[in-house]
Amino acid sequence: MDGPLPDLPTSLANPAAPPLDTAAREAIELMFFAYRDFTDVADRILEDHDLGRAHHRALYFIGTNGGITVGHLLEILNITKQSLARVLRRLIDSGLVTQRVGASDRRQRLLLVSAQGQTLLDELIEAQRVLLVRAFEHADPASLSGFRQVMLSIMTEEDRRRFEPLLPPESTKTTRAA
Amino acid sequence: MDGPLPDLPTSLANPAAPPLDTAAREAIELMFFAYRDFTDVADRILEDHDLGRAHHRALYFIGTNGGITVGHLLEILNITKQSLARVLRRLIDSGLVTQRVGASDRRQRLLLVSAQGQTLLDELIEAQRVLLVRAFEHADPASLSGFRQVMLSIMTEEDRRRFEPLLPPESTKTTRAA
DNA sequence: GGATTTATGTCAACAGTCCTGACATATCTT
DNA sequence: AAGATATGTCAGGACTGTTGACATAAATCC
Repeated sequence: MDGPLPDLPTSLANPAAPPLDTAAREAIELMFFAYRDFTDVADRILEDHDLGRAHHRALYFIGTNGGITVGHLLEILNITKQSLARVLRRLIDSGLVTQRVGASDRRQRLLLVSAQGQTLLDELIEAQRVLLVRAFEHADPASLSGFRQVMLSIMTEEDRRRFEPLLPPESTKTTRAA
Repeated sequence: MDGPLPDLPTSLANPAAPPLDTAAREAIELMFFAYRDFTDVADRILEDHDLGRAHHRALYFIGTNGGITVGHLLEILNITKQSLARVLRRLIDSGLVTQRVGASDRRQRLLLVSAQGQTLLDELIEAQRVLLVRAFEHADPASLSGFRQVMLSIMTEEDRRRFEPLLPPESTKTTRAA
């Protein structure tokens, strides 16, 4: 449209930086500051309950996947079961999360948030939701779709699939988490 | 244009969720997974050098702000000097970062990355740059600007200002970091 | 039905990162 | 000379993640 574009560099550091490259370098910092300020609004609430980010993440995914198994939660969080155990113990002992034996498989311990846990989770989600809605309002309406597309593209294929329940289940190797 | 839109909820939980609200809830997860996979590509490189994310962040901002003072770096990272000291000690002891006494103010210890540090930093930036360039290529060209706008809007005003060197210096209270 | 695998839990130890509080030193400012 | 500022350091505590080693109960395989 407006002159020959240089081939996009795929890997080597190229002194002649094309637009995408410059944008990518800026995006490194966008990711850092935006994520920090995004997590900050939740961290302030968590402080009042003496909980950390790990508790937030576990509570969040239990709340949005009621009856999730420990194994599936481990897959989502991608941490060791020992790490999760510590976090889960606190959530259960403080009455925010409860466990129920699996119906079809009695080895499973299905996780559920209690009414108390749901109240805290609602508060956490609300804080981040407000921040994001404001961000979407401040940007062009079309920005939202651009933001979504880029964020999805940054993820691994595996994580991206979590957002596209319509795609056929993977045919190559992994068995999709139920 | 196509019917009366409900007033946008500004804060209270509203059972009738408008599009922006739904998008915001999805965005909470987009932030989690995209940031995790984004940091992952750097983490893998850092492992080879037995360094952590904190070292990465310090090295990054020293590299992109050559001669930065310890105080200014603390402002950017928003951690305590004791936390930074531990990280900086490792970077200096391993020869990745050097210090120089300030010219105008001899109390200052200006920070600089060594040739060796620059090599590692280049490697780290390159890994994330490639990931981001690919993400931008996979999305519509217009997505890039949408992504940028939303990320900037998510940040606090203070952090956003770091990306807009053209704005007049704040007139209210804080003195901008040199 | 007995052997094996799977889902979950737990003990112990170590590392990284962040925090608070208390001081110490050198240097700049008033 | 006195006070403020930039930096460094010691000590101790909290959270979160890792490895490695076991233990139990329930499902599955042959």
